[in-house]
Amino acid sequence: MSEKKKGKQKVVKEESDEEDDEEYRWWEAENAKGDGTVKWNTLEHNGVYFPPEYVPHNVKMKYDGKEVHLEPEAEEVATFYAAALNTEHVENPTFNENFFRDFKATLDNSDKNPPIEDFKKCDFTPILDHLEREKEKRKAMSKEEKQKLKEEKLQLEEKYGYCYLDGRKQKVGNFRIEPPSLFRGRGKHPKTGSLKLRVQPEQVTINIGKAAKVPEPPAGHSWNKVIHDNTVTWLATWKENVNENIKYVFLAANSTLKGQSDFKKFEKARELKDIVAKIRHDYNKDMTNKVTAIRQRATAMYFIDRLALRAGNEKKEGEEADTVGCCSLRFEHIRLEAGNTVHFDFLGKDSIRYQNTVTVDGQVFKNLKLFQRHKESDKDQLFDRVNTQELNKHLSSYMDGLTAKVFRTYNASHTFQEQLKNTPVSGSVNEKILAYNRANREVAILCNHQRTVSKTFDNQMNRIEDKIRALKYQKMRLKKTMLTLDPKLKKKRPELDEPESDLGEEWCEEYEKHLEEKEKDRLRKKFEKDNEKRKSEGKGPLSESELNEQLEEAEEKTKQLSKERKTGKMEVKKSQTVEKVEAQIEKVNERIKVVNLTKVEKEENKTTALGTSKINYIDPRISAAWCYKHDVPIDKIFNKSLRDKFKWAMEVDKNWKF
DNA sequence: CCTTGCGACTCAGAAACGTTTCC
DNA sequence: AGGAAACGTTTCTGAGTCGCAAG
Repeated sequence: MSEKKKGKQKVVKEESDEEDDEEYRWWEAENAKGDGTVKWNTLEHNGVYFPPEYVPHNVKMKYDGKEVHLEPEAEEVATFYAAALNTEHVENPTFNENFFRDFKATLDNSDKNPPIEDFKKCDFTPILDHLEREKEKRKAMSKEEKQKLKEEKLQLEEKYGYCYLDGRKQKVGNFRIEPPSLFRGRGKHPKTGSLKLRVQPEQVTINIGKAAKVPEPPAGHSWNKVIHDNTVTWLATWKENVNENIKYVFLAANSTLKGQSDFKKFEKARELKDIVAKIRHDYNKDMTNKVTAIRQRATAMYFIDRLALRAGNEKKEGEEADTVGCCSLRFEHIRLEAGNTVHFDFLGKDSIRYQNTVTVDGQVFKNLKLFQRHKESDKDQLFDRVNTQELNKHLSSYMDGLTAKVFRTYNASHTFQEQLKNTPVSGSVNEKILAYNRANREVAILCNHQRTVSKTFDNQMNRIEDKIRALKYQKMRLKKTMLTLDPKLKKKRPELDEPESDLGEEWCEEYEKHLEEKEKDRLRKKFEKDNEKRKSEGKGPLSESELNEQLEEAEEKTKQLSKERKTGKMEVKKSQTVEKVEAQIEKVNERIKVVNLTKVEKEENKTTALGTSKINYIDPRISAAWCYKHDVPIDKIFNKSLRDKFKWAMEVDKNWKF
């Protein structure tokens, strides 16, 4: 529990904004995976940042129609609730009950106010109005004011955002102590709406190198403890009051420490690759074991391996949302159907619904039926003789450090690498990226990474479709132009005479009208602007009739478009030739293709979140090798922070295999 | 020995924020 | 040209996993 070595420690240096000194290439060092216990030898940092004290606004809420005065402590809590008024939380009785219980506890009973006892009589809208006005004010701030705020933020990051670990500068992840708020659990969390209290320095433990200068707690305060434990990676910790969970300040994702454990994680998954066949063979054999516990374990392992389910630890009933993983599945979560079909329907991590219909091996199906025979209630555990500790203990007999979650990593990366084989070798960069994202999506679906559909999804989709139709409209006109230029083509190239799909008469008319309106708008604006200019030059305004003439022209143009569309006889400019128009069509075709690709991707991404698998499950070396092999710039698939996080993975050969 | 709770870490989606694109 | 919508990135913090020690 102490530092092995007392390295010389530098005083935390002034930031030199210049290029950082030599990048430390830990992955080239002797002991790239680290030895597992000692995480650092020296550690310097500036502690944590506490949110500013509450500043009362003195806007009064109403109780039973009358304004009430609240002491700052209560006002703050009322304000948290007011800020939630436009969210669905306030529709949730649990949220309201928990809030109201904690809110009442902050009220000063000696007050001259009437006692606040009935939640229904509370009216927080005056505070919400105030919050909205404040928001407006912030939006309307001058450039200078905004700049000032930005600089203050930067200064904070400068001070707390970095530490020195073994003398090397590293980014700190969450140096801000979490501000007080109303706890918002995911799903049906029994404690949602409870007051998460302000964290005091007296609750915070600092972990720092022995030789380093201990950061000052805020004036008038002291730290809970200062320790020097180099077997852990955190810089500070405290206990949160709602669930009594421990919170930590860790380093950022691009730090060497996190990079090393990422590397280790993927190497572990690659190790599994070599023995997965044996493990599969074994659990298939165990499917028919006489001992129920072993049969159950084999069946559970089948799910973990084939469906990438999470282990499924036990949860505290009544204190957390009711969610499950593999080992905690209950009979109510599966439905068996003839043909070895299993329907899964349960809430997983973050209360994300897992719905899947799978055709399983015959013996798996038989086992499930067998387990079912002994059930007394749907609420009973499917695998009542299996738990995660035991399952993981079994797994670790195959390989040091093998646990259920390694299967998720292994299967994700393996699936990804397999899916990438569908990359079109001679396709454009865009098409290759589409294939990459498709592979990514397969992994996200496997891991059930979901996101809520954006409110404007349908809107966005319609706009893309209109964009495609507009292009098709252009193409339709170009094709007609070709035929007008050379009527003989009608026979030679019958496709030129075919109507564009998805382009109804009605839509065309509307579109032509839309073009007309746009043009008219443009003309009116130009007219106004010209007049202003003339005025400033001391000239008289242009006559209205001039504008009206132009507007009429626009109307004429619409009629012309409509006529041309119906007769197929186009007015052709002298300079146009069949070849030129042909080239134009080609260009439009290209654009249609591109827009169609974005449409397809958007649709496929509607409820699937690609980020989590990209960040946590897919070995970045697969992506890097793919980029090199297919000549795709790496920044097309990894943004700045991902490139930074995955520095260690960027130097693989194009033939590297997971 | 098994069970339970704690501690430390990874993984998770939403919200906030900043930038680009579109009209 | 300028404001809104869309899009991409970052931040936030809750929710898991899993090892370990204590009972």
